[in-house]
Amino acid sequence: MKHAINQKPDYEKELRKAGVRITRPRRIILDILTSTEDHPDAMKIFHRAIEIDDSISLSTVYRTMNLLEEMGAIHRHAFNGGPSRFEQAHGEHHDHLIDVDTGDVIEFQSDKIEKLQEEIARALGYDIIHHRLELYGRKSKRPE
Amino acid sequence: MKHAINQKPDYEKELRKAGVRITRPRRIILDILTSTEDHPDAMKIFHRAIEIDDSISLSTVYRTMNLLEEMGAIHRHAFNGGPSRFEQAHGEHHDHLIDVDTGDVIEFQSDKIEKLQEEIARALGYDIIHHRLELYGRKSKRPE
DNA sequence: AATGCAAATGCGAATGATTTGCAAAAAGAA
DNA sequence: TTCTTTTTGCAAATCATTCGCATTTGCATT
Ligand SMILES: [Mn+2]
Ligand SMILES: [Mn+2]
Ligand SMILES: [Zn+2]
Ligand SMILES: [Zn+2]
Repeated sequence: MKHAINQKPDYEKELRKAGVRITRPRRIILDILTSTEDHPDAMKIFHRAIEIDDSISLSTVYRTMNLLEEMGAIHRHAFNGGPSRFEQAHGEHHDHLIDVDTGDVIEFQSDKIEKLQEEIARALGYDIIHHRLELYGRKSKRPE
Repeated sequence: MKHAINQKPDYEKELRKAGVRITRPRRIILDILTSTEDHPDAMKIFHRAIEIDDSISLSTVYRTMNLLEEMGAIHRHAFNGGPSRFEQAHGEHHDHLIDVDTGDVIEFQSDKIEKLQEEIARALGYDIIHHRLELYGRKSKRPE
């Protein structure tokens, strides 16, 4: 089990390839997404964006998140059933452990668990397209 | 890996124990929940309820789902980030495989994967309170 | 069975997150 | 620069869910 790492891909190229225009709002939103370690929701992205350009609208943030999600450039999460939260899709796949007390999100990756999921799906006659694994936990008292 | 089974618990007793009143809407909603195999959302529960008593309101469905969730009598899911869907909590714990083509929800249970989750959380210094594992897949062409 | 009171309900209005219609602005090809 | 198409900002709409409040109901007590 190892922690996930982040790398900075060339999103502008991806956008062009998808036949989509590179606009000022999109550039700003992509910068925010690539330069953060957390999992912000649309409102948080919006607030960070208007600090750079106060003419950006919340609608555009939502539209851009939908676009990037369809392109596969970002992932959408709904921890605790709250509003959608996003992160860039690049880097290795990982899952999340949410600290129920603090709200902290910890990323982890386990080949074992990924393989097990495949096995389970296959036993049921399915191929996995994607999956969602979220652990909700509390810091343990016991020694690690 | 085994499939989950359902049993019919005495909810009226649980309600009394929790100090809440047994009302007509609650009885009807509980009947719906205990007699279905699927994972209906509030609107679906509401429609099934008004067939039995057309004076039941959607608000009451929502309030009842919140009550039952707090009591631990039902579980709430948000497959695909859609509206909350519910199922009775009784029976063994299980996770879900969602057929991305048909929307079918298949239940499964794997001790291995549950154990692995515990291990992962423990390695990160956490105790799991609850978790969410959803596999999204498509029927495989390959022989099982 | 009738009474009293707190708890629950139905209704409609409010909320929060997200989407949409549309006219104006910007991107990019020519 | 001009032209065409996409994208944007804004406001209004939509969707799921919650809330306020007057009325009804459950149920413990006479
Ligand atoms: Mn992440
Ligand atoms: Mn289930
Ligand atoms: Zn995973
Ligand atoms: Zn599980």
